[in-house]
Amino acid sequence: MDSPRPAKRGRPVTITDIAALTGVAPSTVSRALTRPGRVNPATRERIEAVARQLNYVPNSQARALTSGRTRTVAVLVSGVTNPFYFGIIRGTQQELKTAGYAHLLIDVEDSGELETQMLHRMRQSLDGAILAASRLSERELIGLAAEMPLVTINREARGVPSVVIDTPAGIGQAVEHLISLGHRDIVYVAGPERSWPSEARWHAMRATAAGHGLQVRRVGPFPPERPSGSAAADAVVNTRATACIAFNDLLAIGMLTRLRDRGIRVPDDLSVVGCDDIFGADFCHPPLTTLTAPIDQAGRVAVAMLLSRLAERSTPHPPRRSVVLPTHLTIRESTGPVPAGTDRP
Amino acid sequence: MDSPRPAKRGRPVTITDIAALTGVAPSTVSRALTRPGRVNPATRERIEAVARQLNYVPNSQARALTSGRTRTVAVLVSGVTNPFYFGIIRGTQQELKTAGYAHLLIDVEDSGELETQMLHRMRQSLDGAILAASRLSERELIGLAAEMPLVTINREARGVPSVVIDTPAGIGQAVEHLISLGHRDIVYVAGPERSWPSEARWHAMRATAAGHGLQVRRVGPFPPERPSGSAAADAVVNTRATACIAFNDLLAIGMLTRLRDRGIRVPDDLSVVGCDDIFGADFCHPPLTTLTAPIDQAGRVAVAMLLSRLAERSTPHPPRRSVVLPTHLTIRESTGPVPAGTDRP
DNA sequence: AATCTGGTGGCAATCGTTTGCCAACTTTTG
DNA sequence: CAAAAGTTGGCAAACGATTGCCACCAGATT
Repeated sequence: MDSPRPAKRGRPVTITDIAALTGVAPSTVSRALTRPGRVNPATRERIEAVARQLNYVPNSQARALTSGRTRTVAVLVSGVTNPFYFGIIRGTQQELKTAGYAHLLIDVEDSGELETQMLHRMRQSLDGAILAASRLSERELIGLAAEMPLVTINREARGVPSVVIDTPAGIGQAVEHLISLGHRDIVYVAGPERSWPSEARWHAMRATAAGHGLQVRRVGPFPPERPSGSAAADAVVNTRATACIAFNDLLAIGMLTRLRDRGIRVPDDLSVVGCDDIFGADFCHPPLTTLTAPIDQAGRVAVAMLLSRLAERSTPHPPRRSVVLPTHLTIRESTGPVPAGTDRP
Repeated sequence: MDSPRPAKRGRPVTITDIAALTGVAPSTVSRALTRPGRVNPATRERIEAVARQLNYVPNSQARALTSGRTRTVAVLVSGVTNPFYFGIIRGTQQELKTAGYAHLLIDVEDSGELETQMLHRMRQSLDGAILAASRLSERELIGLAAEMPLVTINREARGVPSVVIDTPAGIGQAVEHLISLGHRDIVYVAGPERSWPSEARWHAMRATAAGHGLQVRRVGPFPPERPSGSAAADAVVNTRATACIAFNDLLAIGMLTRLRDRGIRVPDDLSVVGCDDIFGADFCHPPLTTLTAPIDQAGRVAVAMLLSRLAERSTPHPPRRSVVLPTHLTIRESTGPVPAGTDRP
């Protein structure tokens, strides 16, 4: 028995090499490695020993070619710049790694076109995809879901499994928090025009306010980026409202900077509420009252749903269609009592 | 001529389908699509038309099987939690996307073992890898680089191409900035023990200080996370130094919180300098004086180097070995004059 | 003793693409 | 006009694994 090198250099080890060294057919090696129980335990033992010795790594391309499964999942985000997606990336990464899947990151830059194009291009290289913040229309989304296993995050479409963070419910709490502080004039700082979550938040806000006999106004839409916070801040100030709820923390933090520059004190002159509780929301100035969202968890759950869907491909009972994750209001220092002397309408 | 469906559903279109419809052999289709000039322009035209009509997407697994190239690059980061890596991820993502490469994200969680294991496992599925903040020993790194094309970020090893952000040079500026403010007692808040950049920063700091006839001290090591900032802050306060330079912004921001809780004013009682200028460094309280690093650019350059290396596989002249990216000191509000009445040693 | 059964292992086709080699044909060259 | 050179397209063998089908052999069943 000559000592086989660990094959550090040169052509990688294949099942044929193992077969030759073990004295069996390649097919047997394949079965020994992937279908335990299908071969004699003794033979399997030998094969596994040789495989270990040769430092064998199965070629996933070849595997994918016959099996059709790639053990790869794509995660689509719309802008790696947005810290919100850090959470998504982290959550999905964790869950995929422990399941032994590869994590393909795709930034679709807010473009629905890029989104479909990319997914279509990669269709055969993926076992499925997680769509965080899709800009696709319901129709497109459903069409895509028919082509490949999909799970969306913060986006609902008929028949497409989804994980949604229930920020709208939290918005209710936030509105009541502001009302309890005496605010009567609250404005919503809207996110991107075609954003599903932004609309959902607006509706929730209006509904809650209406329940208290209040009307709310709205400014925007604004791109959910920090620089837009300046414009947003100015717009809010212009409404003479005493409090606002921003589509997300990024926007809210941007507003904070601008308000400070303009000498408008938060929360003394204006209360600001954010959404998501991203990295930074707790150490900005003042620390932001916000709706804390379980972002990482959303990523993890989405992956779990996708993988269970893949596993139960043939199983009769279909996996859970949709999951809603709760949020909670985290009160920090950017909200306070309504300024004295404010007109009561 | 019957109208071929766009193959939305069912078996994906293959070159054989195209060949049948065009009346040529599959090999010709392959050549028409990948080796322009190798087939008659007229034939190619027809083939391309049919391919377009059928919405053909080449199967990358099959392609990889023969060609050996996967058009996939892995990006290894050590902790998606750290905003520093957001920049790396963003930069690499951009550059890879425009080059038509897939971006495989791997979080190795500060574990050198996971790092080698993952890379070895995926070796055959990757054209190369970007190692951001490798925890590997020089020996391991060189060994790995022999197995596959590699580019490191902020890590140097003999013969391994790298992109390093020249924070050490910036440290020199930072030290001089502090000295010019009257500080004589400056302490370094060290990052993880085996971190290459942390050591480099410490050396630079010591060297510059020595050039001014000053000695510097050091506390730590600390994990580069926000919570560790508390311990770091306490340690620094305990040294009675008037200024400190932290391994990175995350740590510095964590310190800021703790210092505030303890009633120690920044910069009145203590000046704090960070490194990297991550998201949040400009809106924390007080805004952080820090060494602004071109993080995104580092990611982009690393990818560019890797890809050029791949392209020039056979070309005689080897690509640039290594790139150093400059940093600059961004002065905000966390540094100020030395407190009055400080003992001059 | 003849048949059945279950456990093992091999053969060969297959997945979709690339590519070396050759044949047929056209064009250029001497 | 023949030979050489250049184009163009097809055949078939890879690439590395999976899998349906069959053969063989032992032990159990009748």
